[in-house]
Amino acid sequence: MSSYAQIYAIVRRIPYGKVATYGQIAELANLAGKARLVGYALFQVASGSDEDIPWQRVVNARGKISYSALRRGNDHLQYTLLVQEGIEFDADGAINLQKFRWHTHHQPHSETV
DNA sequence: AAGGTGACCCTAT
DNA sequence: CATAGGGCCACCT
Repeated sequence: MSSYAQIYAIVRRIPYGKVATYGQIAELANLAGKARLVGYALFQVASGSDEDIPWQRVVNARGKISYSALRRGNDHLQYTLLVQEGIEFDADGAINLQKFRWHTHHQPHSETV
């Protein structure tokens, strides 16, 4: 099974109204420390896919959407979709991860929650 | 084959 | 808060 398939499988588990970080997805997919791969995998999904993957629910470790010209507007679409799910952004455009982060039962590292 | 790039992340300044 | 540097690895010249 490719790493990407594993990544997609994890992302599909993120529940409506919750978000996860790239690093978190990487850990759950047995790719700890390789968060860039998650971003790369999701880039391919958003840019032409029929797969049913809630890619919008993945943000960076600071709780922000990763904007990039390469995304051609998908980054702004991500913001819109998240707001529609009831996720709130503060004045700096950041999500309160303590409140909206997706928690799983088998995370290797416990974090200050 | 080798170097640059990027939906990342962490620590230090 | 912003910037910089190091680490990560698949993809594209």
